[in-house]
Amino acid sequence: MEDIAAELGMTKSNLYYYFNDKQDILYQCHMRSVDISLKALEGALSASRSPREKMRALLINHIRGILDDGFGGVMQTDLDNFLPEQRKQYVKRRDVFEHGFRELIKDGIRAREFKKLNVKLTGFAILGSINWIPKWYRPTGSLSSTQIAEQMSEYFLDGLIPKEPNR
Amino acid sequence: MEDIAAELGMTKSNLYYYFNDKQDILYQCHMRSVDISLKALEGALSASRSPREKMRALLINHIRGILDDGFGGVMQTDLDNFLPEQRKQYVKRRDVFEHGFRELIKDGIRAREFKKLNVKLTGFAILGSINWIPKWYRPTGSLSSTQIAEQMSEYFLDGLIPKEPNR
DNA sequence: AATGAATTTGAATCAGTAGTCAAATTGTAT
DNA sequence: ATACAATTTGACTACTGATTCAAATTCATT
Repeated sequence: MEDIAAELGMTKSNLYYYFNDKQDILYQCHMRSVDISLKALEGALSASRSPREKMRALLINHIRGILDDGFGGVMQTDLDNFLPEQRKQYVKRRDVFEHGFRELIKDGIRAREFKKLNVKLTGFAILGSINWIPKWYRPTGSLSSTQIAEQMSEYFLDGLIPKEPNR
Repeated sequence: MEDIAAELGMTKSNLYYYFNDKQDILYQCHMRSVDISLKALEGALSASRSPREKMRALLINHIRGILDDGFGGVMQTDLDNFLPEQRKQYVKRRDVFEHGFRELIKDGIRAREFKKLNVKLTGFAILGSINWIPKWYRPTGSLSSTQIAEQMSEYFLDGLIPKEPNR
């Protein structure tokens, strides 16, 4: 708590004017983080294009959101100490995102743009890889966040595309 | 420490007969974890086949090791509180694994089995996805660890293969 | 059975750190 | 300038949880 306060240029006790307790801070961070992801999802879906293009937009938005907004690292922490009500609220939003992500994969499969694969497992694979990025990303690295987002998205997409373009 | 001791059926203070301190336990877990990954690497490389087959074997070994040996979750924790000497020892072994993984990607590119992609970034993408698995994996799920390993490996591999098989 | 080494334990210590609160300060409207 | 609300602070409390250690117990060897 002292470290957080110092980072904000305030004193430790002053934090309790804005947050109920330590867990509350973490909860707010998680909500902020998932909201950023939901924005990425909505933006990608509203752009009315093919599932493939929507997926590309979603991946790039999502990765850039995690890299640039600074809330990505919070996903490393777990929800074990959340109050039941907090966990419910958070899981609800996260499920909206994950469900939207999977639906997009299904859309692509239906449109024959993606091959028939295990939707849930593929979702875990892609999203897990993205969640891990804050572990190794350094803003001082040679690639910009946009370059990372584009190149990783391309790799994830290529794994979705059937071998023969149109069967 | 009390929880760990209880899990082992011993008392808290007895742990200090086997470990220097709490960090030491985490360090030993990390070393065990990375050793399992190194075994997966060695096993895959010694089987003398094409880079593509080696990669498939490595991915499946690696994923199964993480799922079945129970040390996968330790990768979620960070190394911040390691002693300098501990961090050096651990990072050394982890780098051997990551370097071997990247070399295998390079081999595949040289052999025209993989397309030309950013080796470092692709390595992060695949390994990050695998590191994240313990976050969602439940042994009681519908897929066995072997099925998960096979299906995820297939997805990762497909993203490496060029569009036209032989150019 | 006796001896010494290996292992285990309970009780005590000790530091760190989350959280509280009354008082002080700052901001705002009249 | 005054009064009231919003914000900030320092000192204090309370508790958790890692670590120590001397004593007790178990184990192996002769």
